Order: sequence, then C-alpha cells, then structure tokens
Amino acid sequence: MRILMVEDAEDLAEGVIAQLSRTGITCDLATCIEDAQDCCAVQSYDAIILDINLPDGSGLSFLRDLRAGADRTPVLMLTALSAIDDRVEALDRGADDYLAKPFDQRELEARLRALVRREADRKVDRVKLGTLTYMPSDRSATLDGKRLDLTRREAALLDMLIRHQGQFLSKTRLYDSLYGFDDTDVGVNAIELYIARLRKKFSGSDVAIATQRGVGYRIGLND
Amino acid sequence: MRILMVEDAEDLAEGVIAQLSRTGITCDLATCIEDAQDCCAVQSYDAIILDINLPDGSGLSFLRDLRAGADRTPVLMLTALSAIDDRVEALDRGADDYLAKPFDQRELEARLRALVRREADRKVDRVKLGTLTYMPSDRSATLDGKRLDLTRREAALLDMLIRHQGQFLSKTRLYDSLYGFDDTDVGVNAIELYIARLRKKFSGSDVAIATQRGVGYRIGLND
DNA sequence: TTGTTCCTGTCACGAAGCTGTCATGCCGAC
DNA sequence: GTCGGCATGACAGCTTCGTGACAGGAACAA
Repeated sequence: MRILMVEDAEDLAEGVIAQLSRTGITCDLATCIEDAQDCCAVQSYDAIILDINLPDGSGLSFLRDLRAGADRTPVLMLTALSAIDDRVEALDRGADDYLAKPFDQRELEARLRALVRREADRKVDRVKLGTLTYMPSDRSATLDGKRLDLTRREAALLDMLIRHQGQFLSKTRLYDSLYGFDDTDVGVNAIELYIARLRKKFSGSDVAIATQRGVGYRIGLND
Repeated sequence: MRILMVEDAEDLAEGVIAQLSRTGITCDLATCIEDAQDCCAVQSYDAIILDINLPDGSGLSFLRDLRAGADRTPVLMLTALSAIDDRVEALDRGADDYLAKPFDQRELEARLRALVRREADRKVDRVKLGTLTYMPSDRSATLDGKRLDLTRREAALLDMLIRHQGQFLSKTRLYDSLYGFDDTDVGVNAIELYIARLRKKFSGSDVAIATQRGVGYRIGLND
C-alpha cells in the first residue's frame, strides 16, 4: 500500500511516516500543493492524507482539482480546526474522512485502513482465501489456523496481492506499491525474491501465487 | 502499448527507447516535426513524448496542429527549460504533462504510465463477445467463465481484434500494432502464427477468428 | 559497546516458456 | 491444374523468472 501525505509541518509528518513505514505502508511526503500535484501526476496512491493549511494554498483547492480530474483516490483531511463548517466543506468537496489535530497515531492508521478498505469495497476486516486468512488491520495472516510470521515487506506484498485478488499485478505495479521515491536503488528483482519467499511460506497449502510471464503475478487457489 | 518519441538528440532518445522496450513498450522515434507528422499519419499511439526544441520548428506548433486535428493522444512535453512560462504554455496548448531535462528515466516512465492510465480510465473496461469477456484495462480475458492465460503478444493481438470487432483487419495493420519500426526483422508470418495460437485457445467456444483471403482477419461469433 | 539475530536486497546461474523461423501441407481462386 | 495465400507443427534462441548463497545493516539484548 502506498499513500501520499500532504503536510507542511515536517516533524509531524515524518513521525507519522516513520510509524506507517514500520507497518509496511509506503508513504511519500509533499510539503505543498505543487509537490502534491507532481506526486499525483507520476504515481497513483491508495489514499491521500491532506492537511488543510498549506503554504501555497488550501488543501481544499487541491482536493477540488483532484476530484475535477475524476480522481477518486480516498482522501483523509487533517486540520487544526474542528469547526463543523470546515468538516462539512471538506466532505462536500470530496474528502472521504476528516481528522482534527492533534490526533492519535493509531486513530489515523485506523481511519486510513477504513478508507482503503472502503475503496476496495470490502465490508469485513478479514479476508479468506482457502485456508489463508488475512487481517488487513494488523497485516497478520493465518494459514490453516496457524499463525504465519510475515516480515514487513512480505506483508506489504501479500496485502497488495490480496487486495487485488483475481487480477494479475505487474512487477512494476507491485514495486511501486512497496518502494517509495527514495528507494531508487532497489532492483525490481526484489519483487521476484519476495514472491519466492511468500511461496515458500504457502508451500503445502491450497494458496498459490501464479506467474504470467511478461504480465505479472496473481494470488489464488491452486487447481 | 505503443508510443512515439519526437526528439532530435538521438543518443538520448535511443537510451530512453531501449529502456522502454525492456518494459514491453513499443516506441517509434521521429527526429523532426515532419517525421513525427508522417508517423502520426500512418499510426496511432497511446502517448507521445515531445521535445520542444526540434530542428524544423517548435514542438509546441506540432502539438497545436495535432490538437487542431482533434487528436487527443496524451502528450508528455520535454524541454531543457524549466521556466514557468514554458510549462504554462505547453499545458495550455494541450500537453498532458511536462518534464524538464535532464530527467530521471524512472520518472519519465512513471509519468508515461500515469498518462496512459488516466486515458485508459476514461474507457470502458469490459467487452463481451459471446462467452468471451475481455478487459482492456489489464488485457485479461475469460472464456466461459474460465480465465484465459494470454501471453503479451497474444493479448496485444486480441486487444486489436476486439477493439475493431466486426471489421476485417489486414495482416499489415495487425503487424504494425504489434511491432515497432525497429523490429524490422520479424516476418509477417508471425501474425498468422499468433492467429493460430489464439484460435487454439478459443477452440470449442463460440468465438472464432475468420479469415478473408487477401483481406485480413476479423473476430466474431461462430455461424 | 559488542554480539546476535533476522530482515533486506544483490548476484549469478539454471529453468521455464515465450517468440519467431522454417518447412510442409492445405485451401480457395481462377 | 496451378498458384498464391494461409495454417500449423517442430524447433532454436532468447528473454524472463526462480532460487540458493551471501553481504550489509537494522533492531535488540546484554
């Protein structure tokens, strides 16, 4: 999962980002509207965290432009104000949720998960695929009732595959969701590697990751 | 995916093209406006990378002519200048995105993907033909509810046939959509081969590819 | 600080399978 | 019948993928 944080208070932002990346969420930071627009131009996100007060304008105008371009990426608005008026305006303009500063990191994460889940049109916080059960909330999984120990990257990859269950995801797409703009030196071969590691953990079960040469990978049940 | 690169610095262009072709993107090169116009006259592209400074004029005038002709192909402008004015002018004239030289190859690719994705989002993403369902967005297909595994080339060919459902497409036309000007060493026989391979995958279903000798191929339903 | 453990990503080589050529045979047009 | 265009099996080359071994480094404990 890859999200964009639009926030000019860098210390706050970096704290949030550090916490998110610990759970395997890739996060890009934009400190002004212009940066945010550039990021959106080259990368699609699973969600956007958007501060209302930005140095070069209001987050609301960025949101308006985004929606005008038919971009339906879920947006979580942040603001120091908690006035009802602001809240209404944000939602009217196309925000999907709203959080008043100061906020608790865990609440932010929970709301993010809810947003992304809603987008994926999933009502429950528990996805089953054969004997595999995956819980997006804490990115944990069980296989045949037994807990599956996943590293941060493995969990991020599995999350992506499960959220797009049934469709092939190209290596590039997976790469983009696992690595941010800063991780320029990582080769795409890393994806193959993590696919192999996940497969090893699934071996002997009914869950399989299929390869379509030159196309991508897809998770599903074997035969 | 097939794109046109209009750029007179051939060494730069060839580096970019080599990299793009590695990711499965077919790329034609035009080194001046006249060449670019010729290419556009005989071939439609998914996107155009356009340098501003060209030996026989400005890329902007080429862009203007293109848009005047109601061509909506996404255009990514390239220039050595990063002045705001240039950027504004390029976007006003109908460019979809803008990139200042020197640029990072990864960024170019990302922006290209974003452009094509944005364009693709506007299109319907599910075409049905008898028991065949085809999804242009990821070039996947199901037959009788069962997933059809298609290789890259097979998918490209099916894509072309489906997009022109009901009309005969000449072997040359199909060839042009599958292979770039650089793949000169591939024989047109390859098309016959892939038609045969697609037919094999459709065998037993109600979908058929008809041959009109001396004319071309057309996809449709049996009898 | 030092040592340990585990995660992360690189490299290299072998395997798999896609791609396109060739050759041969078929079919329809005239 | 003859000819050109098309169909298709077999095969070689080459790209893409899989995976074991390994090094760097972060996290953590003592």
